[in-house]
Amino acid sequence: MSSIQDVATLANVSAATASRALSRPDMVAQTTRERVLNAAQQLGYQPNMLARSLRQRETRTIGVIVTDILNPFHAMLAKGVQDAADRHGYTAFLFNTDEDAGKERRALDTLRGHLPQGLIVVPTPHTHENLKLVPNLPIVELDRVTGNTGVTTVTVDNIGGARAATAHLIGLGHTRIGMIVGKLDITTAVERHAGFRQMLEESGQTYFPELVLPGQHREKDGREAALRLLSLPPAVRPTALFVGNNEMTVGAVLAARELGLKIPEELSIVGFDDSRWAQTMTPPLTVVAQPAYDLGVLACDHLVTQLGHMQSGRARASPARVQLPTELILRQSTAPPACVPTA
Amino acid sequence: MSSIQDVATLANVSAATASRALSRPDMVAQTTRERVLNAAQQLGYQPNMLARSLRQRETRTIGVIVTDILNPFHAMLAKGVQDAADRHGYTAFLFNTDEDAGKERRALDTLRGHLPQGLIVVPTPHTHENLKLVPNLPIVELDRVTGNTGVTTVTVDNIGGARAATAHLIGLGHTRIGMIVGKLDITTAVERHAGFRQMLEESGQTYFPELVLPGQHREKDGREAALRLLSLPPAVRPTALFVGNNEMTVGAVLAARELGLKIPEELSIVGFDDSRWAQTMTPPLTVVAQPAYDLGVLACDHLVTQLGHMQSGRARASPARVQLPTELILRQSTAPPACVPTA
DNA sequence: TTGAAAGCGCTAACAC
DNA sequence: GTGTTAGCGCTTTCAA
Repeated sequence: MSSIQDVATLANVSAATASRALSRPDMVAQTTRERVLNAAQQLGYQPNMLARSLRQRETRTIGVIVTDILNPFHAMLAKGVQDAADRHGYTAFLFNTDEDAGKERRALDTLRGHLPQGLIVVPTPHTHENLKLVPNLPIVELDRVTGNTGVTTVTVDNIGGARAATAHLIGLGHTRIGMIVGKLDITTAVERHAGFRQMLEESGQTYFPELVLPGQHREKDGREAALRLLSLPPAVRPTALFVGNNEMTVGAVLAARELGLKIPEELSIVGFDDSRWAQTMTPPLTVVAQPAYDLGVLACDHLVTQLGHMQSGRARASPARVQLPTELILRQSTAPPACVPTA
Repeated sequence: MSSIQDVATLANVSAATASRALSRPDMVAQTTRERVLNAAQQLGYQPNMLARSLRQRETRTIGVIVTDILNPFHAMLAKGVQDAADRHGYTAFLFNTDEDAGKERRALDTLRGHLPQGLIVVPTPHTHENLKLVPNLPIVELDRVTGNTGVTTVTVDNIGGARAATAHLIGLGHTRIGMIVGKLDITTAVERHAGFRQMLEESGQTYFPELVLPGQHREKDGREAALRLLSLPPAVRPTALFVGNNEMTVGAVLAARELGLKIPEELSIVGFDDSRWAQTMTPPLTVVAQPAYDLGVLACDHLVTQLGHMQSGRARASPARVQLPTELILRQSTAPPACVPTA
């Protein structure tokens, strides 16, 4: 690995001049610049970021913490962030926590040692506490929200999405609609539940608490919850299910299959978050789709903007609250209930 | 951010001693050590990796380059690598290239600036060339292979997997078996194709070149290829399809649906690489499953071992050729052909 | 067992 | 326009 000193020597200039020629071309004479550039090229010179960052006290690096990289939604978030970071000349360090407080803490510590200039995080219930490990770090919360004030958040309109899904089911004539909701310590779950309930009540429908079951976001939780709901006596069994995330939706569909319930004839299902899986299963699922890639991009754009403000010494911009709309995609997993109850 | 100097001052020792107390506890008096540890804790001291790496000329960092983080197979590889790296005390930098030579080059340049000690890469056809950007970097090739000698490779037994899939179809009585293969500039595609052909010929079956169509690994390529194969006149149309990767398998299934072909009654399909999607679609797909997570872990383990050898000055270990078995998972997308041709 | 000093590669301040 | 010098935070000689 050749250093800038090597380049300088080869170009017959001092290291300082070589440095300038490479990073501030206009501070250097035309001919000198050319000689340095040549030398650099010839040696395949690549600046040592460790040294540069150490000196400049800025790494042009951001951290990204996601809770489940195997979930296509999160993979898409991460990709959006990384693409955007790249465009802005930043490098993104990606960490995965599996929703685990300890892993998150370790990720933050590792990150801290590398002096990222900002952090984009999909928060868990522990994040609020864990973030004390990285004081003064500009943060953008992505997809979910901790309640931290002074932090930019980039989320989706979960309430609106849930309302749309619920309205759709109501419009089809369902009166006993169940919901499988995530753990209520996560804001997306809370909001989706709220939207569901709101829409039921605004439409003059009854909200049946016993038809709302929480899960831990995993497929098996979705399956178990669905199994319980769908095993209720026919008179009270829900004829439609709104499921709060993509993983649990898989489980709910599997449960319906196990019980031999035909979708959508005997059971309508709406999932939250679209996926390849939702599109290609039989029948294709009606879902509330989220612009995952754009969420990632926006989170990064906002973070970078904020970093720019800080650097140029301007007052810290007030934290943004970005919210993107969802889209209800009608496919074939929803239909009017088999036997419409007498009105 | 407090520095080691702050810790030292607080503990009434020199920076050197503080450093030793933290990284070489046994070189320091018991009581001194305790004072330093206390001070560090009190200040929430976290060593600055940039400075440390610069000084030690070793970053305890590895690069990971994957071609499509949105592909669950690659996400799983990445996760395996990251988990293993973490266990070994290394930090993994993940990059995504979308199979694009330019992105790969940029990723390598960025990586180089951060001085990783090794690289795990899922190679593309350009990788061989691009790797010249990082001379002397220990490399492990993952999933695919460039033909670089002197490089450790961690792959799956693609030939064996393809043979098993083909044997299964032959065993069911299929005599016109088509294959949708990836671009033949990628070793996995070449090997899967070879296994397919081998098994046909060993079984005394005819290998029909016109039933083998290449694709670019994407869903739409799979769909188009399948559309062409399945639109052949009934007499020559394949009754079974072996598809070379997971994305293209999705496309093939969609094509069959578009043409109204029932799976498995009118068309058997075997995919390469399992996925959630393959498990939950109707019918669930018979696939050649790959131990993606383990591949990632092994790649990292081997890389780290190699790094250890280098550091301890031992002769560089000869490059390993790790190959993991695949597993044919029988589900419901394969069945005997509708009308068995007279033998 | 500890401290002083040097230096990893780079760039910014300050000469000239 | 260019060179000299200093120093980012850390670890590692080398002395004491």
